[in-house]
Amino acid sequence: MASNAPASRSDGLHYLSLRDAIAARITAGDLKPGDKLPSERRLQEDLGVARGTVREGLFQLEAEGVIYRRDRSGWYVSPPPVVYDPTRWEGFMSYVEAQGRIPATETISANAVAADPLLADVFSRPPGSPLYVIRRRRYVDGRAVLVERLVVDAALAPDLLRFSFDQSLTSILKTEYGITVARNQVSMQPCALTGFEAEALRVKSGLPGLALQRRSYDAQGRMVEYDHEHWRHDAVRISVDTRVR
Amino acid sequence: MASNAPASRSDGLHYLSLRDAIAARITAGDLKPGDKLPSERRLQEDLGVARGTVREGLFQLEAEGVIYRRDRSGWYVSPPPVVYDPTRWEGFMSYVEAQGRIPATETISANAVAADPLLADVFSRPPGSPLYVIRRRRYVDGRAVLVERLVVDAALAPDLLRFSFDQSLTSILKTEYGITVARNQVSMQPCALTGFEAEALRVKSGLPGLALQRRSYDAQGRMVEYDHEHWRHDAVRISVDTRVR
DNA sequence: GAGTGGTCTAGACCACGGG
DNA sequence: CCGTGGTCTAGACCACTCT
Repeated sequence: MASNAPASRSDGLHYLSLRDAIAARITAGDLKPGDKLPSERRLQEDLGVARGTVREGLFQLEAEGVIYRRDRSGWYVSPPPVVYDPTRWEGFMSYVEAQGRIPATETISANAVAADPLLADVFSRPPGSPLYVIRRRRYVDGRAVLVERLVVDAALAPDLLRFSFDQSLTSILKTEYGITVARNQVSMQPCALTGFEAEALRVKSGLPGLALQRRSYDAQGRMVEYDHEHWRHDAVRISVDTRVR
Repeated sequence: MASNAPASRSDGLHYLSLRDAIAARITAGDLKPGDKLPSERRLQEDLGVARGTVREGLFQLEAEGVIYRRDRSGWYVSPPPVVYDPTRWEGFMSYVEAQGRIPATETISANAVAADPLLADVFSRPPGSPLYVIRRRRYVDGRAVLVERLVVDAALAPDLLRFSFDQSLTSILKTEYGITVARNQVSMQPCALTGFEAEALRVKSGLPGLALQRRSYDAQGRMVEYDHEHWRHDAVRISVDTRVR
């Protein structure tokens, strides 16, 4: 029994022992962000437990954001999260860069659409009003961390689609249209990444994530951007600093 | 076969079929918040799959916040989350009540301590300064949804421990000490509930959660409260409304 | 004491990634 | 192609809850 009891405790729970053992190797610096873990079958042999038990321990670490998987490639140590302040309007590109990380953006699609009743209500426009819908995938250090769907009022930013959205939309709106944001309404909720989002982020459906919705208004109270973001749960930390109302 | 079709049928993946079947029963209103699901062995028989496969499907729904488990009792349909605006300083009790839910608070411990170097730094006091540390568990409709550790500067709220913390600390600080909060610094991150938090919330270690840290300052910029909260991930939705700086 | 979920075993085949 | 994780089976015993 418990032949070479690894590290932390007389748990008796094998999957938690595995969890602790790997967590210890990471905090000790033996395994660094980006490093690949031994394969499940390798760990199974080393520890003398069933593969299901190994996976149970790995799932724990995944839920903690300590490791992540690349489908059918292996398990890797997670890099640290980026800090995101949704009350600021500096875009993704600048705050990721400011944290010493390498941001990248990829446009999945960009279309002109007519407002459906829901979007019409959000934008306080009649149904059928012209809007732009942009879908993007964004990366930190080469890892896809979020997918977003942006909606912009075509009346405020006519002919927006002639620009490339692989850079900052923030600066396009500012320099090309003179639009700045005065107010943000942000809400967020832990979620599971499924369907389109899971596929776009190349994660297994059901992985925990963070769903974030942002409405940005200019000084006149006009809706500028309506944004839905789905983040990998291990890639972001939210920070907000505010005056109390 | 790209699979963002939510159709429960042709998946081939048994655990996703189970997921879809139960999700459908919930959205149809066949199963309502608080209802208990059939036992795992019952589902196993009904669907003719192995128990591990049943559990896989249940874990998906759990990650989505759709269902939750009570240890060794069964699986239940999750109630809707409460909305939390960390920029407001109305306490837990009032905003939960305002949403038509029943809040409750239970004090786990309340102690006077001397500031360790870390807390001394946070409070800008010399190490050893007197502080109060309060641990509480909070409920919505009878379900434990968060545990918190509050730290208050004893110099601002002398003799605080004579009060009961099973009600609102907010109102104690306001009515008894004339303290109001002018600024909040909040940060939050998806996490796994483990150890003390998992035990206090009576969830299995490793369940996803939301870790939230709040620093509250009064108009003079003095630290009033330093708070760490650990929420069940399915119990809360964060909403923030701010002017852009 | 009966029923529930929690843990674990020892296999198996499949689908996809990457050399 | 081989190695990887992804899915699945069919059992087992334990720890706890509930009544």
